[in-house]
Amino acid sequence: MDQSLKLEHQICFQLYTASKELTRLYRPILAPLNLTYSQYLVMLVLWEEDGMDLRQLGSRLTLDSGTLSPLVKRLIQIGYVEKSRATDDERKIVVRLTESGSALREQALDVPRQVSGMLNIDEATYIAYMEMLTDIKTRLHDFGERQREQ
Amino acid sequence: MDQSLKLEHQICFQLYTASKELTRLYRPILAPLNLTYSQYLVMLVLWEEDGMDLRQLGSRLTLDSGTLSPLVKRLIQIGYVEKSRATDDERKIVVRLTESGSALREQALDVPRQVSGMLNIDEATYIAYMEMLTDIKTRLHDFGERQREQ
DNA sequence: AACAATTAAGTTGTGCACAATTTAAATTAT
DNA sequence: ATAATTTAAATTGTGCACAACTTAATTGTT
Repeated sequence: MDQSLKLEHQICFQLYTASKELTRLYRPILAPLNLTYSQYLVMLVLWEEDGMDLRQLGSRLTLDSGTLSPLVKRLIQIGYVEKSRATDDERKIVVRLTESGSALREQALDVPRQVSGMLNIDEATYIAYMEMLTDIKTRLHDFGERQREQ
Repeated sequence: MDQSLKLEHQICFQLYTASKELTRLYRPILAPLNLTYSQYLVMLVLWEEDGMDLRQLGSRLTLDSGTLSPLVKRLIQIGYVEKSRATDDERKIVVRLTESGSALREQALDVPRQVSGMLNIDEATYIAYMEMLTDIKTRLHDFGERQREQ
């Protein structure tokens, strides 16, 4: 019998479950910060570079306005960010950290260490895995390029 | 400045985007089969072993009844599966392929080949990546075990 | 046998994720 | 300059994903 459709042989399934289970690990760690996982990703971007517009945020996280608009609205309600129109281009919405959102970074500093501890992974393996994941994404993007060329 | 919160350094983010982008790749491939990605996963399980109950399906895919109940309902509407009560345990709902659902397997046989082609990945690399993902999941499960012991 | 605890599905509510559409602002072309 | 096109964000609708809860069947205990 053909084995190609076996669930466990699908790289997509392994990626999908690994991602889901790792995200599950984050939930209790992020709960004290009052953040969901996706909201945490947005905060990571803003802590790196405050005052991004939605489109920039989206291209960084591969999320469109349909996901980001309501997500940012929730971050505003919590009080971590605020919105304003860009002065040079009235279409753009600039998202900025509030004082509370900036301050949260201190608390978040411990998150990566906690996750590493839970994964119990050494530096070399971690780097190797990161490279593999980057490679998968590169292959996906390369395919996208090839498609676009035709 | 501390780099630990840099988005690209987070393995969770790389997993999350890799998974999302690979799923995106499946969408146009699965569209002719009239399946979403999650529905495809359920079909993969049923093609392997028909007549599973919801709990078994869920433990195989790491999904709970809150996700599976409505998902299976949609598969019934499409006409690929049907539900019935287990005779030995009236709590259990057994999900079985219809003729149309069984027949769909023939069409699906080409899906993995198409995806591999798009990823443009050789056998050895593919296996190495699968092992990495399995290892990540093992580490996550190991942590779960350690937690439960306390 | 009768009651308590557990288990299987289903339901409700929240929050992504994304396609498709809408609205308004900015660019470009004529 | 004005019309056509493009772009940014928001909105609408569908389908996961999961926590919390409900209902009904089964199992365990006394």
